[in-house]
Amino acid sequence: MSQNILVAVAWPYASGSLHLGHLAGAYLPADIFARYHRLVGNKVLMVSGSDGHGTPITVRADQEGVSPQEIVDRYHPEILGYWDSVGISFDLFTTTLTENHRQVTWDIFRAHRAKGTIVEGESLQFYDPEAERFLPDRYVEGTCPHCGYPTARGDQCDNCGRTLDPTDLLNPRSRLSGATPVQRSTKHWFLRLGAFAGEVKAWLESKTGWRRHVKNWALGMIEEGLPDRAITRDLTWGVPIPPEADTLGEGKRIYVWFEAVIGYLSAAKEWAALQGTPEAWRDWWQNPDAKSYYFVGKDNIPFHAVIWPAMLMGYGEHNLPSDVPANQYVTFKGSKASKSLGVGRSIGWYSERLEPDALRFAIASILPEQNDTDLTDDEIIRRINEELVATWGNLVNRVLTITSRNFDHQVPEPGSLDKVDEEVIATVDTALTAVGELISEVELRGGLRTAMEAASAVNVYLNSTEPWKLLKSDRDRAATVLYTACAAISGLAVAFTPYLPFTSPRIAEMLGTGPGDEWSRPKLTPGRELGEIAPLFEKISDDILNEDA
RNA sequence: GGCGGCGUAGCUCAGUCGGUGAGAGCGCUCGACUCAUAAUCGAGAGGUCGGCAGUUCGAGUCUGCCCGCCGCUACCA
Repeated sequence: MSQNILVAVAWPYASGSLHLGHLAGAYLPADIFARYHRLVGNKVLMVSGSDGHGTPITVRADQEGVSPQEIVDRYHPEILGYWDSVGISFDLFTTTLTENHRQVTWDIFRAHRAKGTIVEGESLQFYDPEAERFLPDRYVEGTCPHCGYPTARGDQCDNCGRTLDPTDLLNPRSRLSGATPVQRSTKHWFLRLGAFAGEVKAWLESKTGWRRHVKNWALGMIEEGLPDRAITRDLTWGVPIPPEADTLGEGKRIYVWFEAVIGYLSAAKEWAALQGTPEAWRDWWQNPDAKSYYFVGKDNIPFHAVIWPAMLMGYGEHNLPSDVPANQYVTFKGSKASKSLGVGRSIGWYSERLEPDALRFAIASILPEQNDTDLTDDEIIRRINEELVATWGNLVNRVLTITSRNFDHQVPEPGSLDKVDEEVIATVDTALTAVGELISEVELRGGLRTAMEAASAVNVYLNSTEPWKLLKSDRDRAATVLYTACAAISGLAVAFTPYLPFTSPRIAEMLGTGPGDEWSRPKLTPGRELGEIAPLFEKISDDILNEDA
C-alpha cells in the first residue's frame, strides 16, 4: 500500500553559507525521513530551494555593491554542493526566481483576491527623500531610546537586543543615504489572515501527534489575533504583482513571506514538468490520501503552521500540512548559530573534514527535537569515535573479519539455531520495526538510538557466544553463531540506511545480500562469496576540527 | 513588556494519561575477554529531578509564585 509523501523543507536564503544548525534543524531530518519512506516503498517527493528574495539578500547585495541576482548566483550553487556532500536527497532543489514560481504565486494571489481575502490597504512607511526609496525597517538606523546605542536598526537594537519600531528611534537616518527619512503613506495589498483564524484554529486543534511547542505556538499566535498583513513591499527585487493588480504605484513587489512558502507547491510543479509528467504534482497536493511534512526550524513555525495553511485554505483544493515537525535550535557553546552573527562554521567546512555518514551520525544523534541542544566540536568527535565507530563500525568489522578469515571468505553454513541465536535475530527484527515506527513519527533521534541499542545487543551476543573460541572447539557451532551475527548486522544495516546512506549499502555488498530495497532483514545465502571486507568508518583524531588542522 | 519553550547524574539528553526502589549514552573506577578500528562485555560509584509553597493516598510529571537560560515578537523568515 504505497503512499504519497511530500517532504517539504525550509527554503534557505541564498545570502550566505549554511551551518550545522540548518542541517540539524531541517535538512538532515527531512532527508532521513524521506529515505525511510522511499525504502518502505512510498512515493516521496522532497523539494525545497534557495530563497532568492528577501531583505538579507538585498542587504548583502547593497553591502557588496552587486546585484541581488549575483548574490543568488554565488550562494545557490554552494548550497547545492552541501546537499551533494552530505547526501541530502532532494528530488528538486530550485530557487524562487523561476517563471514557474511567479505563475504559481500569481495563481494563489488571484484566488485570494477573487475571494476578497487579499485587499488593498495603506500603511505609513519611512521614505528616503534622497535615494527616493521606501526603506525597510532595518534600513533605518538611529539612537536606541532604551540604551542610547547610536546605531540601532529600525527593527531591533543590536546593543540591548530590544525590539524596536523605526518610529522609536531618536535621530532616525537612512542607511542608504544618511538622509533623515520621512514617513509617507504607501499603498499595499493585504492578506486578511483573520478571515481564516477560526478555520485554522479548528484544524490545528484536530491535529494529534504534533510536537507540543509547535501546536502551542501556532494556537497562541491565533489567540493573540491575526491582523491583516501587507504582502507587498516597496521594493524592486521580488516577485512582481500580477499585472492586473499592479495598480498601487511604481516599485512594488510581493514580499518574501507570502511568496516563499508557495515554493513548496511551485517546486512540485517544476519537478513534475521536468519529469515530463506535468500533472504528477497533483498526486502529492490533491490526492486526499497523500501526506505532507514540513521540516523547518522553530522560527518558521508561524509561517508553516498558520499562515501557509491559511493561504491554502483560501486557495482551496490543496492538501494542508499533515505535520510540521519543527526542530528547536542547535546552540554552539550556548549561543544560537546564526549566519549574521557568524557563529558556527559552514556545512562545507565540516563536510571537508568528516566523512558524510560520520557527520550525519553526529548531527542525527543530537537533533534538537524537544529542546535546544548544545553542540561542540568535541561532542561531534566523541559521538563519532565512541559511538559510531566503537559500537557499530567495529561490530560490522569484527563479524566480517572473523567470518571471512575462517570460512573461506563465504557466508557460513549454519546448523540449527539455538535459543540465543533466535533471540538476537528477534532483537534486530524488533528494532527494525521500532526504528521504522519512530521515523514515521519523526522521532529521528530515538530511531537512531534504538538502532544503536540493537547493535550493542549483537556485541553482547558475540561476547557471550565467543565464536573465536568455538572455532577451535566446535566449528559447526561457530558457523551457526557467525551466520547469525551476519544476519543480525545485515538487518541492522537496513535500520541505519536512512541515517547512514553512504556506508550502509556497503554491508549488503560485503554480505552479498544485494541492494536493500525494502524495510526488512535481507535474506542471507549460506555459501555466498563475501565482498571485500573493509572498515566502514575511520576513527578520527581529536584535533581534526581545529582551525589549522 | 507580551508569547512559547526549557532548567533531571561530570557532559549531551530520555522521562507517554501523576503511582512499584529516578533512566540512557559518553566519561570515571574495578573486573572479564582478545574475533575486532586499544574496539567489546560485566559490575560499580555518581542526582535532595532550579527554588519555595500548594493540590493529592502518592508529583520530575498538576497549580501558584520566584530565580535562571533560550527563542519569537509579525518590515528576518
